[in-house]
Amino acid sequence: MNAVEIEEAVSDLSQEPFDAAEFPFSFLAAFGNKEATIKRLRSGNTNKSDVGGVLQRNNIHIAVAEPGQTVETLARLKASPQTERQKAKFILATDGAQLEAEELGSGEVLSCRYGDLGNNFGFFLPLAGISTVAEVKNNPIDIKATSRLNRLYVQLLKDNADWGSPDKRGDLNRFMARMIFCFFAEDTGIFQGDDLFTSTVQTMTEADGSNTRDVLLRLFDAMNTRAPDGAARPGFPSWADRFPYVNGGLFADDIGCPTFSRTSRAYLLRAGELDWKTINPDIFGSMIQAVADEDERGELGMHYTSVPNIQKVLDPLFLDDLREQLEQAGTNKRMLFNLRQRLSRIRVFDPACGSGNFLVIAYIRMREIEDEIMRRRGEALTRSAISLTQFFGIEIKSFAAEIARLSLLIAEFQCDVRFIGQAEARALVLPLHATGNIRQGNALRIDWEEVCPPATVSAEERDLGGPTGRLNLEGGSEEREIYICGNPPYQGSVNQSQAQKADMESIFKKYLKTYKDLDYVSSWFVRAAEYLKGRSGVAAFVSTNSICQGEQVAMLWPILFKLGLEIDFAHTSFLWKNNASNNAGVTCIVVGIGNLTRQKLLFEGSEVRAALGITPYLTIGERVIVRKQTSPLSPIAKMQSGNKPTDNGNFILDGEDKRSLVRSFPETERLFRRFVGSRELTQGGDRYCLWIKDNDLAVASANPEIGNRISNVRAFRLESRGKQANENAETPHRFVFSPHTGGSCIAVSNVSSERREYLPANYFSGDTVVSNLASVAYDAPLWNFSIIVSKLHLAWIATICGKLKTDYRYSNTLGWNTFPVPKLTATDKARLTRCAADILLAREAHFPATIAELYDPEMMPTDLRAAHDCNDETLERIYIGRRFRNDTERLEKLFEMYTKMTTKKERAN
DNA sequence: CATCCGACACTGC
DNA sequence: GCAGTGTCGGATG
Repeated sequence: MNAVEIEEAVSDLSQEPFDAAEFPFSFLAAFGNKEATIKRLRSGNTNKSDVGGVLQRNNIHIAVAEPGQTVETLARLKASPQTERQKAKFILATDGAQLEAEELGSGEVLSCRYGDLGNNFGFFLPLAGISTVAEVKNNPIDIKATSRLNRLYVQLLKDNADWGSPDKRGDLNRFMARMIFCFFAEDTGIFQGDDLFTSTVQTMTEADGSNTRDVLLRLFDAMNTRAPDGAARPGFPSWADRFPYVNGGLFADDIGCPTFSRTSRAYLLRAGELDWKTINPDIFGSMIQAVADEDERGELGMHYTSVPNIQKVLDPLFLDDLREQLEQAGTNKRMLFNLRQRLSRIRVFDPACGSGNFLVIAYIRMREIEDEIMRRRGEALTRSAISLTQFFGIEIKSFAAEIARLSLLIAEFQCDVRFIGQAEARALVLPLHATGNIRQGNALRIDWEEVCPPATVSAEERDLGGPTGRLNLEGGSEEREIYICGNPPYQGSVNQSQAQKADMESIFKKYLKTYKDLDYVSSWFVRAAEYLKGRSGVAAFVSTNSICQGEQVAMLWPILFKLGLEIDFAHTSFLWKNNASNNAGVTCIVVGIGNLTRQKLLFEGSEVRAALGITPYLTIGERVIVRKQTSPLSPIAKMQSGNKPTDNGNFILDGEDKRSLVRSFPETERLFRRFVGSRELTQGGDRYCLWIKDNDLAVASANPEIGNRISNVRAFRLESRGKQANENAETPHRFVFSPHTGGSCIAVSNVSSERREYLPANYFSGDTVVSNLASVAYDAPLWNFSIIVSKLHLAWIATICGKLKTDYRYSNTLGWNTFPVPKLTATDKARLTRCAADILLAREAHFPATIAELYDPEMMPTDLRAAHDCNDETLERIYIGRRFRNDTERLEKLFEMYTKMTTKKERAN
């Protein structure tokens, strides 16, 4: 269940008559417990309560109190030994009138009327595993608002089938934005009189919804008509005339109004009942945008950027700089004045703005700085110098664009209330000012300069204080500072839609022949770089970490560097997290690209490092880009991908199945080979694959079980969308890619946990087939193994190759073939061979421990560690005659060698 | 023919 | 749900 569903269930529960016996179970059901779980609790099997209540292990201890005894009952719950023993997270006591609860971990308490439980459901969200971010917990109104609007939107679509069409959808979205504005306006005093809008609809419309549309149209009309000074507007009934002139923007266009049924009218009124005063334009906006999108509904803004992540972009982009200028100004009035001038000129542009939360946060933070300026100048703010027209956005979805415009207006009003005053804010708000410049469209196709025209500061503005000088161009013209930010969509090449591929082509074709492996998000970086070309600025986006790893680096970054940009700041990989119920599974980075001569900052977790330059691998050091190559740079063994079945599982049998088959059909024994992928390589396990030579095909097909598997493979490959699978459909007994020679080999897992200090590699005899989940060097001398499992090689792989999350991913073309190795003498090779053998022997001494067990950094046996130390020492002495002090030194040496070796090669060509 | 990646995908707690 | 850790095969070169 997501938070919206929980809110609905809890609100419903608190409105029903209180049933003392049922309450604990209904409560647990509202938080998404399954029927079966509740049945078991009810039967007493899993109910661990020792005070006659209901206690769910690891969760909550609930007791129903005698009337007026809630506080005492809560105390009993707290004192109960079972509460602690069963690790309850919450205790809750209620008598149906009053409710007391405590979150035991934090000691936070809740005390409210029972009927008010719905408004406090956020307190209990950890019960459903939704706990990480305080924002939702503290602002349940955002969820409730989303939930109510959700119902209204769906019902309106039901009542007005024609409004669902693509050309009418925009009008419905605009209509919803108007409704939200009205709800907000009636709760904040923008409209005179409490609940003016909702109560007008309530009293003026029939319960069956029949005339709701007419009433709303009348109200829209009024809000779009300027009243003659102080007088009534002619032709409007008094109930409509009570509504103020709001203005063009929101109410100008004639979008009509959908028809209402009894149900949709009721939902409209229920939405109006909420107190919209405290909604957060950032959180609410991102949740609400899912309302208009069937696919996203229920996901609740899975891709919405949390405020901490937005700050990761905005702070280093320009807010920290503003704050620093504020510090420098101290109480110097002139300097403070200049800073305020600067604030009034900055432009913030989010070309993937969604519901506008980057823009909203930027606006609020800028207002906070302005407030501090006024405080230090000892002046009262009467009108902010920061205008919403300084904020620009592009958004592809019409509803989100609509919400972005509205969210900015709400943010402006809330800031006016906070920094100027309640009454003044009300006086200022109507008629509505121009809001942000939000364009609905595809950011990769429309002209950014048209959306956010780079204007220069006028002479008049300059006289008022002049720009800070930081952004002066050489020619002396003074452009406004423009900061580009956002969180554009990510999509790897395999999952890009046809439209997205076409977008990619439109951007990359002029730069590259091979660009198709780039992530979709890289388009925004190129677009931003093109926009910044010839002027000063920085653009920073949240992105998937894969554009700064592996093969994508060599495709994307040379383009950006050539356009005159460098990495201005960056945050290294962090896990995507927001308060959506099901987070997107992705590891992110933040990268700012720009052309300002300022110190570069690299943020790693909570640490910041200042540097002269940041590499596209998000490390500090010389800017070197490693390109994949098909053969080794150094005289080391050839390495390939492992054997790829593309069999839908049909070639693979576990040990037990294979043995029972061979027991029944002994002639099939020679059709099997031991099969090793990443998992078997590291964690052991007993798997076999069918390895059928052409001249064994008759024997294989004759066996019913195996024959069946072969025909399954054929069917699967025919069905597949993949070319290689199709092409190999008529040889369904063979792997689609099979470098297996029958000789021995060294294999490295293609993925490995970043916890390990050494790559999981092993030596296999010819009767083992290594899968495409590992890279293999066939018939390779053992000293190659010594290199593969060295610290030196891991440092290289960790920097150069791609990652899965933040785990190592091994690649022969990127990591092995590019690895610089000095010329090895026969003695060197003999020594390394000896080291490799010692490592294998040390492992054997711990048979049958797996590599995963042996290489757990906490459990690694001392003899194995000693063998690796010896190996590292021997190898590193060959490089520099001593051991390296750390990985920084290792990488420095490797990059230096790489640069030398690749430029020499180029010269030779 | 050969490979790199996944707004990932499981598994186990 | 979350932490830990690597499947599988498509799309692309």
